[in-house]
Amino acid sequence: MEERLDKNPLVLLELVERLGNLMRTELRKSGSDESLQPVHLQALIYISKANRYSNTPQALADYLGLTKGTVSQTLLLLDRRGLIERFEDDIDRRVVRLRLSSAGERLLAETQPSLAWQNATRNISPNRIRNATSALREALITLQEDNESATFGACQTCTWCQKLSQRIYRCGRMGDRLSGPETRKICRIYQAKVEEVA
Amino acid sequence: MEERLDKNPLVLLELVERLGNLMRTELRKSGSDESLQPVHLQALIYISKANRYSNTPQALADYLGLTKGTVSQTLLLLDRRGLIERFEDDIDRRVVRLRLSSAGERLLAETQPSLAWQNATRNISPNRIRNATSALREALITLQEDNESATFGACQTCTWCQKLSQRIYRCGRMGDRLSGPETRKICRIYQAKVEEVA
DNA sequence: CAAATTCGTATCGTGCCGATACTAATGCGG
DNA sequence: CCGCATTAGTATCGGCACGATACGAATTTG
Repeated sequence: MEERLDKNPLVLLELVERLGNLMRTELRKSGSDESLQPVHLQALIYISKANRYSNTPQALADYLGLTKGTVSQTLLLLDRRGLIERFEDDIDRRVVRLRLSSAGERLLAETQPSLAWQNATRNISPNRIRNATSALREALITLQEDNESATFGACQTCTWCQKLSQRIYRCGRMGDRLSGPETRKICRIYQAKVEEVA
Repeated sequence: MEERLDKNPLVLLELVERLGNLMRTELRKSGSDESLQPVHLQALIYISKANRYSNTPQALADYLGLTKGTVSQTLLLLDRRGLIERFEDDIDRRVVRLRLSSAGERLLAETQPSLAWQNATRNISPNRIRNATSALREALITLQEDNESATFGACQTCTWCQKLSQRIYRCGRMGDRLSGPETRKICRIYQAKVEEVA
């Protein structure tokens, strides 16, 4: 007796891959004016969204799935172009902290490929978007776990996140107090909450 | 008064991008044994799924968002490795047709990254997957249109597709009769049906 | 049958990327 | 307080993806 395989997940995978290709193409176009490769823009985007635990070369390497040596070269180029700043960590002096320079922020604001996406999703109801989001999030989390790769995510759905007051949060893992905006950034020590699904 | 932007689409975008990165990382790992780059595996996967109108270098270039020159080199490498076969079209002798060699099929079967995906989506109900699929498809279609890029898709949701009988279909654009399995392949002249959404 | 168009290839330069080897800082066990 | 292992990052080199450009060949147009 043959095991019947559900084909629907594969259709979804195909869509994700195709969208990934398109976004990459989009990045290539956006960057060609400044002769930046997709990976450069991805790095800039990541740096703009990484929280205090995640704005390092190693975290970026994990995020992109590249080696730290490769990422080091990418960052060198971005630094030479004046798009990012690199500075030592005060406590652990091996660590390099990354942030966008004002030129980098300007560049990112001009070339944001998310505009095309905003436009492409304009006719999809918020409800369908939420559903798709939760399904993809689940796939992502499982994929990261199976992969033993670092898990990235924002505090909203992280186990460690505690709400102290209206505006103040706290990361139970690192012990720091976090502001509201900070809880919406990407974190490398993200741990997904087990969520109840209807 | 400030225009309030819905942030949910951006969250979805972030997920798609992250999943794209992960799949790319997965491809990089899969290919490293054979010292194949992600783009090589992507090409093989595409060729394995392209229908009779779409198994050409130009179509692959459109799909990947690369120039035909670049893709030509990629195909040269794959040919030298014995993973694909290239042969002239009978009618238009400028056109090159592509297909996997048996070695290519074997390689693809061994390194299929879709297994990880199958696994990652095992706990998501078919219904949620269908919903996510339809939402992403809509985003993809709009994105492709806005982009003026070629549109890729399978016959199931294509305007041109006609069902002649239980097992025989027909492409109204090209006029050919298509078998059931053929209607599940990727086509470059795909035209999305306008679908009724609840 | 020219001229324009389309599909594909050839070639060259830039620089991504991994592999390897290295330095420097931290942590660990005596 | 001193080796030893570990971790964060950099330097260097080779292979080759990728775009730009130029080209050849087949098709189409008139």
